[in-house]
Amino acid sequence: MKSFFRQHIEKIISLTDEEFDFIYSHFTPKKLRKHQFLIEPGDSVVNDYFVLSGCLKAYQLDKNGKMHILQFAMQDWWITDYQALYKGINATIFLDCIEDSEVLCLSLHDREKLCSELHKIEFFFRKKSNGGYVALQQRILSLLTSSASERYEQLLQLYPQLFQKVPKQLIAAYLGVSRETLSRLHSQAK
Amino acid sequence: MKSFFRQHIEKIISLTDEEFDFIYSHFTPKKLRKHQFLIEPGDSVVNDYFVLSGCLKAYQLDKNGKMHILQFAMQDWWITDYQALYKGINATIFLDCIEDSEVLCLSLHDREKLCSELHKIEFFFRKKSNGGYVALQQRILSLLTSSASERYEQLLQLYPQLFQKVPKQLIAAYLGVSRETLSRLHSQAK
DNA sequence: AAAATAATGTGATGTAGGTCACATCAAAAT
DNA sequence: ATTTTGATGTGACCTACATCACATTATTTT
Repeated sequence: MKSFFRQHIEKIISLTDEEFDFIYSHFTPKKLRKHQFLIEPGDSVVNDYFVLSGCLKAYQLDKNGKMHILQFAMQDWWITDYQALYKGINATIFLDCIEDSEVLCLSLHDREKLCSELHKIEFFFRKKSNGGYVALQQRILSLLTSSASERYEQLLQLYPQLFQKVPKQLIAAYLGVSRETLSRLHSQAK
Repeated sequence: MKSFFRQHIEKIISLTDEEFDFIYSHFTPKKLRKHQFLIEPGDSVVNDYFVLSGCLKAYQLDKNGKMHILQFAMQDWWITDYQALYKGINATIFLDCIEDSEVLCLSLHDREKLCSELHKIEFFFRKKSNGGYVALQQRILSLLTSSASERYEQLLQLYPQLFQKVPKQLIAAYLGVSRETLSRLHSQAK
Protein backbone atom coordinates (compact mmCIF):
# COMPACT_ATOMS: atom_id res chain seq x y z
CA MET A 1 0.00 0.00 0.00
CA LYS A 2 2.86 2.28 0.92
CA SER A 3 4.71 1.33 -2.26
CA PHE A 4 1.56 1.91 -4.27
CA PHE A 5 1.43 5.45 -2.91
CA ARG A 6 5.10 5.94 -3.66
CA GLN A 7 4.58 4.84 -7.25
CA HIS A 8 1.79 7.37 -7.55
CA ILE A 9 4.15 10.19 -6.61
CA GLU A 10 7.00 8.83 -8.66
CA LYS A 11 4.90 9.04 -11.80
CA ILE A 12 5.69 12.76 -11.58
CA ILE A 13 8.86 13.17 -9.52
CA SER A 14 11.55 10.75 -8.38
CA LEU A 15 12.38 10.35 -4.72
CA THR A 16 15.06 8.93 -2.49
CA ASP A 17 13.94 6.58 0.28
CA GLU A 18 14.55 9.31 2.83
CA GLU A 19 12.46 11.80 0.90
CA PHE A 20 9.63 9.36 0.54
CA ASP A 21 9.68 8.48 4.23
CA PHE A 22 9.68 12.15 5.09
CA ILE A 23 6.67 12.75 2.85
CA TYR A 24 4.85 9.66 4.04
CA SER A 25 5.28 10.63 7.68
CA HIS A 26 2.85 13.50 7.09
CA PHE A 27 0.04 11.21 6.02
CA THR A 28 -2.37 9.36 8.29
CA PRO A 29 -4.01 6.14 7.06
CA LYS A 30 -7.70 5.69 7.71
CA LYS A 31 -10.05 2.77 7.11
CA LEU A 32 -13.63 3.50 6.21
CA ARG A 33 -16.78 1.43 5.86
CA LYS A 34 -19.33 1.63 3.11
CA HIS A 35 -21.74 4.53 3.64
CA GLN A 36 -19.37 6.19 6.08
CA PHE A 37 -19.11 9.97 5.75
CA LEU A 38 -15.83 11.85 5.65
CA ILE A 39 -17.42 15.26 5.14
CA GLU A 40 -20.89 16.72 5.51
CA PRO A 41 -22.10 20.24 4.71
CA GLY A 42 -21.23 22.64 7.50
CA ASP A 43 -18.15 20.70 8.60
CA SER A 44 -14.82 22.41 8.69
CA VAL A 45 -12.44 20.63 6.35
CA VAL A 46 -8.80 20.09 7.25
CA ASN A 47 -7.75 17.17 5.08
CA ASP A 48 -7.22 16.15 1.51
CA TYR A 49 -7.67 12.40 0.97
CA PHE A 50 -5.68 10.05 -1.23
CA VAL A 51 -7.56 6.85 -2.02
CA LEU A 52 -5.64 3.60 -1.49
CA SER A 53 -8.59 1.31 -2.11
CA GLY A 54 -12.35 1.41 -2.48
CA CYS A 55 -14.47 4.15 -3.98
CA LEU A 56 -15.93 7.41 -2.72
CA LYS A 57 -18.24 10.11 -4.00
CA ALA A 58 -18.53 13.86 -3.43
CA TYR A 59 -21.99 15.29 -4.00
CA GLN A 60 -24.62 17.90 -3.26
CA LEU A 61 -28.37 17.58 -2.79
CA ASP A 62 -30.52 20.15 -4.56
CA LYS A 63 -33.68 21.76 -3.16
CA ASN A 64 -35.71 18.73 -4.27
CA GLY A 65 -33.34 16.34 -2.55
CA LYS A 66 -31.88 15.12 -5.81
CA MET A 67 -28.24 14.08 -5.70
CA HIS A 68 -25.66 15.63 -8.04
CA ILE A 69 -22.22 14.10 -8.06
CA LEU A 70 -19.26 16.42 -8.29
CA GLN A 71 -16.61 13.73 -8.24
CA PHE A 72 -15.92 10.07 -7.80
CA ALA A 73 -12.63 8.83 -6.40
CA MET A 74 -11.19 5.39 -6.89
CA GLN A 75 -7.73 4.00 -6.10
CA ASP A 76 -5.08 6.56 -6.98
CA TRP A 77 -7.37 9.59 -6.84
CA TRP A 78 -7.44 12.54 -4.50
CA ILE A 79 -10.69 13.87 -3.10
CA THR A 80 -12.04 16.35 -0.56
CA ASP A 81 -14.16 19.52 -0.47
CA TYR A 82 -11.50 21.65 -2.11
CA GLN A 83 -13.46 24.86 -1.87
CA ALA A 84 -13.81 24.44 1.88
CA LEU A 85 -10.23 23.27 2.33
CA TYR A 86 -8.59 26.03 0.27
CA LYS A 87 -10.84 28.91 1.23
CA GLY A 88 -11.14 27.89 4.88
CA ILE A 89 -14.93 27.93 4.77
CA ASN A 90 -17.43 25.30 5.86
CA ALA A 91 -18.08 22.32 3.66
CA THR A 92 -20.87 22.50 1.10
CA ILE A 93 -20.69 18.91 -0.08
CA PHE A 94 -21.10 15.40 1.23
CA LEU A 95 -18.20 13.01 0.88
CA ASP A 96 -18.91 9.37 1.59
CA CYS A 97 -17.89 5.83 0.72
CA ILE A 98 -19.51 3.81 -2.05
CA GLU A 99 -17.71 0.76 -0.71
CA ASP A 100 -15.29 -0.04 2.14
CA SER A 101 -12.25 2.13 1.51
CA GLU A 102 -8.82 3.07 2.75
CA VAL A 103 -7.45 6.58 2.44
CA LEU A 104 -4.38 8.54 3.41
CA CYS A 105 -5.22 11.85 5.08
CA LEU A 106 -3.06 14.92 4.54
CA SER A 107 -3.93 18.12 6.35
CA LEU A 108 -3.63 21.38 4.44
CA HIS A 109 -1.17 22.51 7.05
CA ASP A 110 1.08 19.52 6.44
CA ARG A 111 0.74 19.89 2.71
CA GLU A 112 1.93 23.47 2.88
CA LYS A 113 4.72 22.46 5.23
CA LEU A 114 5.83 19.74 2.81
CA CYS A 115 5.69 22.15 -0.13
CA SER A 116 7.79 24.75 1.59
CA GLU A 117 10.37 22.23 2.78
CA LEU A 118 10.66 20.13 -0.34
CA HIS A 119 10.56 21.92 -3.66
CA LYS A 120 9.99 18.64 -5.50
CA ILE A 121 6.72 17.94 -3.77
CA GLU A 122 5.44 21.41 -4.53
CA PHE A 123 6.18 20.60 -8.17
CA PHE A 124 4.20 17.39 -7.75
CA PHE A 125 1.17 19.16 -6.30
CA ARG A 126 1.31 21.89 -8.92
CA LYS A 127 1.30 19.30 -11.70
CA LYS A 128 -1.56 17.43 -10.04
CA SER A 129 -3.57 20.63 -9.80
CA ASN A 130 -2.86 21.52 -13.43
CA GLY A 131 -3.98 18.07 -14.52
CA GLY A 132 -7.14 18.35 -12.47
CA TYR A 133 -7.90 21.73 -13.96
CA VAL A 134 -7.73 20.32 -17.47
CA ALA A 135 -9.95 17.38 -16.52
CA LEU A 136 -12.59 19.73 -15.13
CA GLN A 137 -12.48 21.89 -18.25
CA GLN A 138 -13.09 18.79 -20.33
CA ARG A 139 -16.05 17.85 -18.18
CA ILE A 140 -17.53 21.33 -18.60
CA LEU A 141 -17.11 21.09 -22.36
CA SER A 142 -18.77 17.71 -22.27
CA LEU A 143 -21.73 19.11 -20.32
CA LEU A 144 -22.05 22.05 -22.71
CA THR A 145 -21.51 20.40 -26.08
CA SER A 146 -22.77 16.85 -25.75
CA SER A 147 -26.07 15.04 -25.34
CA ALA A 148 -26.76 12.67 -22.46
CA SER A 149 -25.82 9.59 -24.47
CA GLU A 150 -22.66 11.18 -25.81
CA ARG A 151 -21.62 12.12 -22.29
CA TYR A 152 -22.24 8.55 -21.20
CA GLU A 153 -20.01 7.21 -23.96
CA GLN A 154 -17.28 9.72 -23.14
CA LEU A 155 -17.29 8.73 -19.48
CA LEU A 156 -17.20 5.05 -20.37
CA GLN A 157 -14.18 5.67 -22.60
CA LEU A 158 -12.40 7.71 -19.94
CA TYR A 159 -13.00 5.62 -16.82
CA PRO A 160 -14.20 2.14 -17.74
CA GLN A 161 -13.24 0.83 -14.27
CA LEU A 162 -15.82 3.17 -12.73
CA PHE A 163 -18.66 1.19 -14.28
CA GLN A 164 -17.61 -1.93 -12.41
CA LYS A 165 -17.87 -0.26 -9.03
CA VAL A 166 -20.62 2.29 -9.26
CA PRO A 167 -24.38 1.70 -9.68
CA LYS A 168 -25.83 3.28 -12.77
CA GLN A 169 -28.00 5.67 -10.83
CA LEU A 170 -24.83 7.29 -9.51
CA ILE A 171 -23.37 7.46 -13.01
CA ALA A 172 -26.58 9.25 -13.99
CA ALA A 173 -26.21 11.70 -11.09
CA TYR A 174 -22.67 12.42 -12.29
CA LEU A 175 -23.64 12.91 -15.92
CA GLY A 176 -26.58 15.17 -15.13
CA VAL A 177 -29.32 12.83 -16.39
CA SER A 178 -32.11 11.01 -14.61
CA ARG A 179 -31.53 7.33 -13.96
CA GLU A 180 -34.59 6.50 -16.06
CA THR A 181 -33.20 8.34 -19.07
CA LEU A 182 -29.82 6.66 -18.67
CA SER A 183 -31.50 3.28 -18.54
CA ARG A 184 -33.41 4.05 -21.76
CA LEU A 185 -30.28 5.22 -23.56
CA HIS A 186 -28.89 1.77 -22.93
CA SER A 187 -31.79 -0.25 -24.22
CA GLN A 188 -32.07 1.93 -27.32
CA ALA A 189 -28.30 1.53 -27.79
CA LYS A 190 -27.92 4.77 -29.74
CA MET B 1 0.39 48.16 -16.84
CA LYS B 2 3.55 46.66 -15.46
CA SER B 3 2.58 47.70 -11.95
CA PHE B 4 -0.88 46.28 -12.46
CA PHE B 5 0.69 42.94 -13.28
CA ARG B 6 2.95 43.19 -10.27
CA GLN B 7 -0.02 43.85 -8.02
CA HIS B 8 -1.69 40.75 -9.41
CA ILE B 9 1.24 38.60 -8.33
CA GLU B 10 1.67 40.38 -5.03
CA LYS B 11 -1.86 39.46 -4.04
CA ILE B 12 -0.36 36.03 -3.38
CA ILE B 13 3.38 36.48 -2.81
CA SER B 14 5.54 39.52 -2.10
CA LEU B 15 8.46 40.39 -4.33
CA THR B 16 11.56 42.53 -4.35
CA ASP B 17 12.07 44.81 -7.34
CA GLU B 18 14.76 42.49 -8.65
CA GLU B 19 12.55 39.46 -8.35
CA PHE B 20 9.72 41.19 -10.16
CA ASP B 21 12.00 42.37 -12.96
CA PHE B 22 13.35 38.87 -13.29
CA ILE B 23 9.85 37.45 -13.56
CA TYR B 24 8.63 40.16 -15.89
CA SER B 25 11.56 39.62 -18.26
CA HIS B 26 10.04 36.25 -19.17
CA PHE B 27 6.81 37.79 -20.42
CA THR B 28 6.15 39.27 -23.85
CA PRO B 29 3.46 41.93 -24.25
CA LYS B 30 1.11 41.64 -27.21
CA LYS B 31 -1.62 43.92 -28.51
CA LEU B 32 -4.66 42.37 -30.14
CA ARG B 33 -7.60 43.68 -32.13
CA LYS B 34 -11.22 42.71 -31.71
CA HIS B 35 -11.96 39.39 -33.46
CA GLN B 36 -8.28 38.50 -33.60
CA PHE B 37 -7.49 34.85 -32.88
CA LEU B 38 -4.77 33.72 -30.50
CA ILE B 39 -5.53 30.02 -30.89
CA GLU B 40 -7.47 27.89 -33.34
CA PRO B 41 -8.11 24.12 -33.24
CA GLY B 42 -5.11 22.21 -34.55
CA ASP B 43 -2.59 24.86 -33.51
CA SER B 44 0.24 23.91 -31.26
CA VAL B 45 0.03 25.96 -28.08
CA VAL B 46 3.14 27.35 -26.42
CA ASN B 47 1.84 30.23 -24.33
CA ASP B 48 -0.33 31.03 -21.39
CA TYR B 49 -1.85 34.54 -21.58
CA PHE B 50 -2.36 37.07 -18.82
CA VAL B 51 -4.92 39.72 -19.73
CA LEU B 52 -3.89 43.34 -19.12
CA SER B 53 -6.94 44.88 -20.78
CA GLY B 54 -9.87 43.95 -22.95
CA CYS B 55 -11.78 40.70 -23.00
CA LEU B 56 -11.31 37.31 -24.64
CA LYS B 57 -13.23 34.09 -24.99
CA ALA B 58 -12.25 30.42 -25.30
CA TYR B 59 -14.81 28.24 -27.03
CA GLN B 60 -15.66 25.20 -29.11
CA LEU B 61 -18.12 24.75 -31.95
CA ASP B 62 -20.28 21.62 -31.83
CA LYS B 63 -21.29 19.49 -34.83
CA ASN B 64 -24.16 21.90 -35.58
CA GLY B 65 -21.83 24.89 -35.52
CA LYS B 66 -23.17 26.11 -32.19
CA MET B 67 -20.71 27.92 -29.97
CA HIS B 68 -20.06 26.77 -26.40
CA ILE B 69 -17.91 28.99 -24.24
CA LEU B 70 -15.40 27.36 -21.94
CA GLN B 71 -14.05 30.53 -20.44
CA PHE B 72 -14.07 34.31 -20.62
CA ALA B 73 -11.03 36.33 -19.61
CA MET B 74 -11.06 39.95 -18.58
CA GLN B 75 -8.35 42.11 -17.03
CA ASP B 76 -6.45 40.13 -14.41
CA TRP B 77 -7.36 36.68 -15.77
CA TRP B 78 -5.22 33.99 -17.33
CA ILE B 79 -6.36 32.13 -20.41
CA THR B 80 -5.15 29.63 -23.00
CA ASP B 81 -5.92 26.11 -24.20
CA TYR B 82 -4.62 24.45 -21.04
CA GLN B 83 -5.18 20.94 -22.25
CA ALA B 84 -3.06 21.57 -25.33
CA LEU B 85 -0.44 23.52 -23.40
CA TYR B 86 0.01 21.02 -20.56
CA LYS B 87 -0.36 17.82 -22.53
CA GLY B 88 1.59 19.04 -25.54
CA ILE B 89 -1.21 18.19 -27.94
CA ASN B 90 -2.87 20.30 -30.62
CA ALA B 91 -5.44 22.88 -29.64
CA THR B 92 -9.10 21.89 -29.55
CA ILE B 93 -10.51 25.32 -28.82
CA PHE B 94 -10.73 28.77 -30.37
CA LEU B 95 -9.37 31.68 -28.39
CA ASP B 96 -10.23 35.13 -29.69
CA CYS B 97 -10.82 38.72 -28.64
CA ILE B 98 -14.24 40.09 -27.79
CA GLU B 99 -12.72 43.59 -27.85
CA ASP B 100 -9.28 45.11 -28.46
CA SER B 101 -7.03 43.61 -25.82
CA GLU B 102 -3.52 43.54 -24.42
CA VAL B 103 -1.98 40.38 -23.02
CA LEU B 104 1.31 39.21 -21.57
CA CYS B 105 2.54 35.95 -23.11
CA LEU B 106 4.39 33.37 -21.05
CA SER B 107 5.65 30.22 -22.70
CA LEU B 108 5.31 26.94 -20.81
CA HIS B 109 9.06 26.60 -21.05
CA ASP B 110 9.61 29.94 -19.36
CA ARG B 111 7.02 29.21 -16.76
CA GLU B 112 8.76 25.99 -15.80
CA LYS B 113 12.09 27.76 -15.81
CA LEU B 114 10.71 30.44 -13.49
CA CYS B 115 9.21 27.84 -11.19
CA SER B 116 12.42 25.91 -10.88
CA GLU B 117 14.52 29.01 -10.29
CA LEU B 118 12.22 30.86 -7.93
CA HIS B 119 10.35 28.81 -5.37
CA LYS B 120 8.03 31.73 -4.64
CA ILE B 121 6.64 31.85 -8.14
CA GLU B 122 5.96 28.14 -8.12
CA PHE B 123 3.95 28.78 -4.97
CA PHE B 124 2.09 31.50 -6.85
CA PHE B 125 1.23 29.27 -9.79
CA ARG B 126 0.20 26.42 -7.51
CA LYS B 127 -2.18 28.70 -5.65
CA LYS B 128 -3.57 30.05 -8.92
CA SER B 129 -4.17 26.53 -10.16
CA ASN B 130 -5.85 25.52 -6.90
CA GLY B 131 -8.13 28.54 -7.11
CA GLY B 132 -8.99 27.77 -10.70
CA TYR B 133 -9.79 24.17 -9.80
CA VAL B 134 -12.27 25.30 -7.18
CA ALA B 135 -13.90 27.76 -9.59
CA LEU B 136 -14.38 25.01 -12.17
CA GLN B 137 -15.88 22.68 -9.58
CA GLN B 138 -18.36 25.39 -8.67
CA ARG B 139 -19.29 25.84 -12.30
CA ILE B 140 -19.89 22.10 -12.68
CA LEU B 141 -22.11 22.10 -9.61
CA SER B 142 -23.98 25.06 -11.05
CA LEU B 143 -24.52 23.21 -14.33
CA LEU B 144 -25.69 20.09 -12.51
CA THR B 145 -27.86 21.53 -9.77
CA SER B 146 -29.34 24.74 -11.15
CA SER B 147 -31.84 25.81 -13.79
CA ALA B 148 -30.95 28.21 -16.57
CA SER B 149 -32.27 31.24 -14.69
CA GLU B 150 -30.51 30.27 -11.47
CA ARG B 151 -27.24 29.86 -13.34
CA TYR B 152 -27.76 33.30 -14.87
CA GLU B 153 -28.25 34.84 -11.44
CA GLN B 154 -25.21 33.07 -10.05
CA LEU B 155 -23.01 34.33 -12.88
CA LEU B 156 -24.34 37.86 -12.45
CA GLN B 157 -23.48 37.72 -8.75
CA LEU B 158 -20.01 36.34 -9.40
CA TYR B 159 -18.84 38.49 -12.31
CA PRO B 160 -21.08 41.56 -12.69
CA GLN B 161 -18.38 43.32 -14.77
CA LEU B 162 -18.72 40.63 -17.41
CA PHE B 163 -22.22 41.82 -18.29
CA GLN B 164 -20.91 45.25 -19.24
CA LYS B 165 -18.52 43.84 -21.82
CA VAL B 166 -20.12 40.74 -23.21
CA PRO B 167 -23.24 40.47 -25.42
CA LYS B 168 -25.98 38.34 -23.93
CA GLN B 169 -25.74 35.73 -26.62
CA LEU B 170 -22.23 34.95 -25.41
CA ILE B 171 -23.43 34.80 -21.82
CA ALA B 172 -26.01 32.28 -23.06
CA ALA B 173 -23.29 30.24 -24.80
CA TYR B 174 -21.37 30.18 -21.51
CA LEU B 175 -24.36 29.20 -19.39
CA GLY B 176 -25.46 26.45 -21.74
CA VAL B 177 -28.78 27.98 -22.78
CA SER B 178 -30.03 29.33 -26.09
CA ARG B 179 -29.97 33.11 -26.47
CA GLU B 180 -33.75 33.06 -26.98
CA THR B 181 -34.33 31.30 -23.68
CA LEU B 182 -32.00 33.71 -21.90
CA SER B 183 -33.87 36.65 -23.36
CA ARG B 184 -37.18 35.23 -22.15
CA LEU B 185 -35.86 34.59 -18.66
CA HIS B 186 -35.21 38.30 -18.48
CA SER B 187 -38.58 39.55 -19.59
CA GLN B 188 -40.33 37.11 -17.26
CA ALA B 189 -38.01 38.32 -14.47
CA LYS B 190 -38.22 35.12 -12.44
C1' DA C 1 -24.46 59.63 -42.90
C1' DA C 2 -25.53 55.36 -45.20
C1' DA C 3 -25.10 50.66 -45.57
C1' DA C 4 -23.97 46.51 -43.54
C1' DT C 5 -23.65 43.62 -39.73
C1' DA C 6 -24.52 42.01 -35.21
C1' DA C 7 -27.58 41.85 -31.05
C1' DT C 8 -31.96 41.35 -29.08
C1' DG C 9 -36.97 40.23 -28.51
C1' DT C 10 -40.92 37.45 -29.26
C1' DG C 11 -44.28 34.16 -31.26
C1' DA C 12 -45.23 29.32 -32.82
C1' DT C 13 -43.92 24.81 -32.54
C1' DG C 14 -40.78 20.72 -31.57
C1' DT C 15 -38.16 17.51 -28.56
C1' DA C 16 -34.83 15.63 -25.25
C1' DG C 17 -35.06 14.44 -21.17
C1' DG C 18 -37.69 14.76 -16.57
C1' DT C 19 -41.22 12.94 -13.42
C1' DC C 20 -44.35 9.61 -11.55
C1' DA C 21 -45.80 5.03 -10.98
C1' DC C 22 -45.16 0.42 -10.56
C1' DA C 23 -42.88 -4.12 -11.53
C1' DT C 24 -38.80 -6.96 -11.29
C1' DC C 25 -34.52 -8.33 -9.71
C1' DA C 26 -30.22 -8.14 -6.84
C1' DA C 27 -27.97 -7.54 -2.65
C1' DA C 28 -27.66 -6.59 2.20
C1' DA C 29 -28.92 -7.15 6.84
C1' DT C 30 -30.96 -9.84 10.64
C1' DA D 1 -32.92 -18.47 4.90
C1' DT D 2 -35.99 -14.71 5.11
C1' DT D 3 -36.87 -10.09 5.18
C1' DT D 4 -35.67 -5.61 4.01
C1' DT D 5 -33.56 -2.40 1.23
C1' DG D 6 -31.61 -0.80 -2.89
C1' DA D 7 -30.93 -1.04 -8.16
C1' DT D 8 -32.86 -1.35 -12.58
C1' DG D 9 -36.38 -1.30 -16.37
C1' DT D 10 -40.31 0.47 -18.68
C1' DG D 11 -44.73 2.74 -19.75
C1' DA D 12 -47.53 7.15 -19.71
C1' DC D 13 -47.31 11.72 -19.44
C1' DC D 14 -45.16 16.45 -18.66
C1' DT D 15 -42.06 20.50 -19.04
C1' DA D 16 -37.88 23.25 -19.71
C1' DC D 17 -35.70 24.58 -23.04
C1' DA D 18 -34.41 24.34 -28.17
C1' DT D 19 -35.32 25.59 -32.82
C1' DC D 20 -37.12 28.28 -36.56
C1' DA D 21 -38.80 32.47 -38.28
C1' DC D 22 -39.12 37.16 -38.52
C1' DA D 23 -39.24 42.01 -36.70
C1' DT D 24 -36.69 45.62 -34.29
C1' DT D 25 -32.91 48.01 -32.63
C1' DA D 26 -28.01 48.71 -31.81
C1' DT D 27 -23.36 48.88 -33.38
C1' DT D 28 -19.84 48.72 -36.76
C1' DT D 29 -17.75 49.65 -41.02
C1' DT D 30 -17.06 52.26 -45.24
